[in-house]
Amino acid sequence: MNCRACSDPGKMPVFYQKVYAITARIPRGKVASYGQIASLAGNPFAARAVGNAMKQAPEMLSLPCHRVVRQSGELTACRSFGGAGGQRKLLEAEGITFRENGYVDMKQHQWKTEG
DNA sequence: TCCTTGACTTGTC
DNA sequence: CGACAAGCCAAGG
Repeated sequence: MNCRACSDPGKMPVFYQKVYAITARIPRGKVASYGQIASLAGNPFAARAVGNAMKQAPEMLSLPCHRVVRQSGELTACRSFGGAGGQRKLLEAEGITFRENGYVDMKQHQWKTEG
């Protein structure tokens, strides 16, 4: 663990700062996919880079990374939220509903920037 | 500069 | 639905 941001977020790469800014823009009760964020960042195909940005996202920014899910609605590697299922509880607390398969209902909670 | 890594996405079997 | 492969991008060594 050597996140440069652990010392100063201003030292983070440009792309990362965008991802953080966008992720922070995710309204409560909504979820955004990596592709969504990547697109807002300027690269709709940089979903992987977005994931990396989230991974390095310093907790000091309190980024709602738990609102970031896959395009399919499946949660991320929530191993960072205090154990598998922790992310789901957080989202449920936000008012987000889940399908019986455990996926987020993107049709209802997918963050739409057009609105 | 090149290669590797990764919390992604889509298409095919 | 599950598993595999190909393609996209940025950061780090």
